[in-house]
Parts: sequence; structure tokens; C-alpha cells
Amino acid sequence: MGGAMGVVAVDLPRPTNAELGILRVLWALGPSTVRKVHGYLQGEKATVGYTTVLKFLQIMHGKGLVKRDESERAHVYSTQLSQGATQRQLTRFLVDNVFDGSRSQLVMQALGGGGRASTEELAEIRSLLERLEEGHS
Amino acid sequence: MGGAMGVVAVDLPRPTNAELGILRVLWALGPSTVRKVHGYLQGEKATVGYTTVLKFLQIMHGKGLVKRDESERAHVYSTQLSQGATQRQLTRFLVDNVFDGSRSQLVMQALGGGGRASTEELAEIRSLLERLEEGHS
DNA sequence: TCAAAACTACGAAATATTTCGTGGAACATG
DNA sequence: CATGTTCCACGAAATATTTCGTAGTTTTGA
Repeated sequence: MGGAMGVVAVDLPRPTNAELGILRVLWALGPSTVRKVHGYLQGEKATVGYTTVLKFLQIMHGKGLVKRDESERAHVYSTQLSQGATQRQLTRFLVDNVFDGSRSQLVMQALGGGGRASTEELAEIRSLLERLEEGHS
Repeated sequence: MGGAMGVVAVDLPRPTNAELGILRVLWALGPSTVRKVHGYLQGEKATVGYTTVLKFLQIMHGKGLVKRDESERAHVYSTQLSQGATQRQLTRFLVDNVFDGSRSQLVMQALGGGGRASTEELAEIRSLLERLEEGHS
């Protein structure tokens, strides 16, 4: 069987773990060849084969997660969605499915949760908060 | 092949989509029998078979995601991790893998992102922010 | 009492994910 | 030009996910 439905409502299919790993590199490097992506991954912790990265990029291209420029022999891949768009999508997913739809719960988790917020971050957040509050008088 | 490594660094294995769907119900209802969980799911959008829910709970029990009380014929399942703990875990995952490790980016996304924040939420957030700022003077 | 209903355990099928290895074409260069 | 290097396309294997159906065992209730 293995239907397409799903117990959790999901609008856009979330990128998988490995796909996120590739997207991260593409966001960091911008449009890149397979070799570039592979090289970047080497510098980190993961040990992944060249063809593994190639295959992922091909699959992701098939899924529409990345575009590619085939004008040169070494194809150049780039993300279809910006990092911001993906952040929006996944933040929404988290809010909807783990925080009972409460945005502020997520914010409070991110603000207070375990991690100590730096003074600069607090200032940054406050200024954003002020700005948001303005449109709410 | 299909190793356990992974291109993305993941400490705890994230619950899958369907698993999240079950956990949500368990968080909402508290300790429940399979039938309770199944019934709750019916009331929503999903159409899932009884044995599907049963199987999930069994698998999740095997993975240690849920505990179960077998003292009665109808086993009673409950989450191993609280909703809060899961929120913490997944928020961290999101921050680490999609927000370049920036907590405040996530907060700003959640605050400003597309969604209109209600006045009450803003007030709630502000008060939390104040409290956090106190410990930072 | 004895069939219908409720439960659990298993097995298994359809996909999806993750990872490479091979093979063949294109290219660089000694 | 011979040959090693670089690239892409495929195929395929090992798992993981998602969904049920069947079987066999209690319980319930007319």
C-alpha cells in the first residue's frame, strides 16, 4: 500500500534530512557544481561519495527542489526556493504540527528555551517587536 | 548500502511525519488506548485504519517514542517525551539546520513571517521578553 | 452459550530515503 | 594520439516509512 495521504497534514512535502544537507550547502555557496558541493561537504563532518551528491542533486532536480544550468559540461545547481522561503515553510510546519498552531509558543521556546539569549539578540528582537507593535496600535 | 550516517547532523532521530501525527493526539488526549487515538483521528481529516494506528503505536513503542501500560487488555499508550521536550528538540533542529544556528532569525521569522500576530500574542511575547531582559541587565 | 465485537501480534506490500558502483562520453595533456 | 581525469546517467541495494489485512485470543451481551 503506502499511500500518499499521511496522518499529518502537509501542504508542501518537507525536504528530507539529506536534502536539507544539500540545500544548506547551496544556500551557503550559491549556484554550484556537484564537485563544489561535494568539496564543501568534505570540509565538514560528513563523508559522502561524489556520486551520492550527484544523485541527490539529480533527484532533487526531478522533484523541483533545485534548478540546474546545463549549458556547461559540469551542470550548475541552485535552489529553487530561497532559504527564507524554506524557513517560512518549515517554521509554519513546526508551528502547525508541534506547537498547536501557536506562533508565540514557538517564539518563547526559541527565546527562553535552554539556550541563553545574548544581549545583542535581545536588542534585535525587541526592535523587531517594536516595529511589529507599531502596526498594531 | 543505506547507512546510518546522514548528510545532515542529527543528534536524536526526529519523529517522522506520521509519528508526529500520533504524538499530537497523545499530547492532546493524554494516555490513551489505540481506539481512543483512532477515534480522535477520525474526527479530523485523516482516514486511517485501526490497525494502522495500532501498528504505529507498536513501532513507536519499539523505538522508545511512547510507553505503554499493558495491565489492561487494551494497552494504554503515552508519550515518552513531553510535548515541551519535543518542541525543544525540533526547534533546535530547525535552528541548527535551516537558520544557520541563529535563534533570533527563527524568532523573527515566527514574529513577522507572513502571519499576522495578534495583540494578545504580542503582549505575551513582550512580557516574556521583559522577563528575559531582566536577567540580562 | 455462542456469535459478534474488540484487541493484539505479525507479516507483508507499496513507496521513499540514502548511498554507491559501473559504464560511457567528453576533455585535458604529455 | 593514448590515457588518465571529470562528469553525467543509471541501476540497484540496504533501510526506513506508511498502510493494511489476517489470525488468533479474549470479552460481551442477547
